[in-house]
Amino acid sequence: MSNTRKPPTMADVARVTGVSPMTVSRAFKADSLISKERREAILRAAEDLGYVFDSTASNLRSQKSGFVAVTIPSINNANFADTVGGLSDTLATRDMQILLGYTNYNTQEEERLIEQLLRRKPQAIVVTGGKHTERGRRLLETVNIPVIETWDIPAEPIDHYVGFSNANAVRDMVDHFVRAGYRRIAFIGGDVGRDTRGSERRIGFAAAMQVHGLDASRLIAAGLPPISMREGANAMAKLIEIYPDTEAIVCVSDLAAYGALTECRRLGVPVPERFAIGGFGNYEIGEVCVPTLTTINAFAREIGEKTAALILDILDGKQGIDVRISPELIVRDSSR
Amino acid sequence: MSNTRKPPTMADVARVTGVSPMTVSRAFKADSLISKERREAILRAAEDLGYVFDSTASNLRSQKSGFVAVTIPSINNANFADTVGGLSDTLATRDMQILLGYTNYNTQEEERLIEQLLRRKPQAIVVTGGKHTERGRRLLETVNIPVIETWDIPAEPIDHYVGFSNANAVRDMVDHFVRAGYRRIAFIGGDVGRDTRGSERRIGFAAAMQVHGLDASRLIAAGLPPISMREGANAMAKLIEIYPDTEAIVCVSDLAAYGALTECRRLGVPVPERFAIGGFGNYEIGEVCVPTLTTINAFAREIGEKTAALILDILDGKQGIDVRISPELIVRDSSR
DNA sequence: ATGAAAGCGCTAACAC
DNA sequence: GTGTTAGCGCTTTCAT
Repeated sequence: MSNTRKPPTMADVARVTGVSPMTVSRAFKADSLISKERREAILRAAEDLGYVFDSTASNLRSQKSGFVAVTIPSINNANFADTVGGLSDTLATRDMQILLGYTNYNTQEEERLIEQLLRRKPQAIVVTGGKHTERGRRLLETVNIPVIETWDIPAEPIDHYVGFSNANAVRDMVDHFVRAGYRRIAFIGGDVGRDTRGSERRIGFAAAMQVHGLDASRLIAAGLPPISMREGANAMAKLIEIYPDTEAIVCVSDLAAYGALTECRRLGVPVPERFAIGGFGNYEIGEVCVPTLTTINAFAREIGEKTAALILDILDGKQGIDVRISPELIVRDSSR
Repeated sequence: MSNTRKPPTMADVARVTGVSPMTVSRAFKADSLISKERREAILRAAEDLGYVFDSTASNLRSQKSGFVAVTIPSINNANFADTVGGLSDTLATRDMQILLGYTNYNTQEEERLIEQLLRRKPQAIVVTGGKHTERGRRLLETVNIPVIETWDIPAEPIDHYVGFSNANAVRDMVDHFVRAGYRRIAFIGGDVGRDTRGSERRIGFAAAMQVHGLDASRLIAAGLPPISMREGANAMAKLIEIYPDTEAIVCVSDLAAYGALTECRRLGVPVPERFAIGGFGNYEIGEVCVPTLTTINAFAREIGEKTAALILDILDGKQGIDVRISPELIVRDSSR
């Protein structure tokens, strides 16, 4: 480990192999013109010497970092993890790496992060959602790399976006509930103002209820986003106390919905007979729990894949076309 | 976005401010000797110009990347996410960033990843588990930065480790089951050979059963790791068919355990009355589901925090002391 | 507290 | 297919 000798450079490999450093450089680049035998000899010598290619120097010289910067609200969320997975796997096909940062659902933190990430000279930057601090937005507007906002369709996109309307997605669920005969419908979500996607879902709920001429005032604030299962359970308890005549509940995520479900189970309240419940995000829990959860699939992984494809197109000089995802309502046992 | 003008450098900021580039460099470094007014003027001019500090150049010259490389089996796992969160937050106190890679529970992929990550010249590298390909191990042995293996206590550590014995942790759960009066105990885990932590848990199960003079052959292979909730449910169905007289089940993770629980619920089989169930990892689901899940807390976040602290100590020239985590058995309703 | 010179390790651009 | 030269944007080092 604590070998203190200076690590070998391309010049060392060149010396050992009897070629110029430039030829060593070519040996390490996939599609460069160099004879097969020479490349093999060089790579063998490099391995023997314990040479490790230095991306830092390469990046500085070529002005290409191979990084795509990505900010997500939380690392501990299966939806965002899927998006990052899709991004990561797709970008890997072109040897690009993700530089990840967590905003903790906080635009101040996002601003700090954007600044930090841009210093690494990423070739594109992906942010979650369309809400930023003023300075954060300015940083993104000024930087001359592709900027992609995801998980949302911003009113005024900075550059590109790959997302969907959170409000419309929730409207689909409200419509489903109304079609199924429910009228007194409540919404369990986070405190207003922090999680923009959550806020939009609440707004979508209210708008859809109004269209149906229904009362949209049954709102339970479950705490600061992200809402945990536990907070979903607590919110359900509160709801039963405040609005006992509720028939159906739209939750800001499957995690909150599952929490609500467990609270019903504990109280011996049958779902969907007494309360129908719907979630958001198509988490694994929703298709395994009893009863299975009605939810909305936002195609988290596809968001990542399509964002990566968009980035690669732009870097290839093609025109980048923004993507509108169409979330899909999945009706399961918790609402029928 | 596609502003094509060349981005400003320190030299540009220097010119505008009427100082040398070196002074601009000092202005961007926190604890350097420079007059307050000058620094402020420089930073203001930089912001006006839209200057973004170039870490790449800085890293090349100073031979410090500010990166810590981290490989985890999967991004979509709350335990590893917690570890990364602990690492990330602790390293952020010293302005270091994580460079993350996913091995997909595959040592070949880990080898590829290690090579890729080392090219970025991280100042330390953290890997999950103590099993690597021969070349992967050699790469880690040869590199002259701190190497930390986590989530395990390797038989022959490469350098440092922050982990625990997976086998001993499962032994504690078996002991608990035996104390509670269960004798016919089964194990639900992944197919052998891929997930080393999972394999060690199975080994720990077998060893503990033998100590108690009990039959350790009730083993259900639930599929390739990581075992999903769905696979846990399927494994439970298989178990009921093959070993109907089983009294208690140790599962390789809480996710598998929760799946088993839902299968019991669907079949109308009461837990813990008919089957006691235990999981691993102290996932959120385990404290919210009904009945709550007996599990083992491996202190995922602490693993990350202590790994980061160890790295910072070593980089500070202090002696790095390996950490043995003591997992904690949490007895809940699923086994009493 | 500030500046000048040199160079980190690689590759773009050009020559042959 | 290979080599030479120069320089990417910083910071180390030394001088003042």
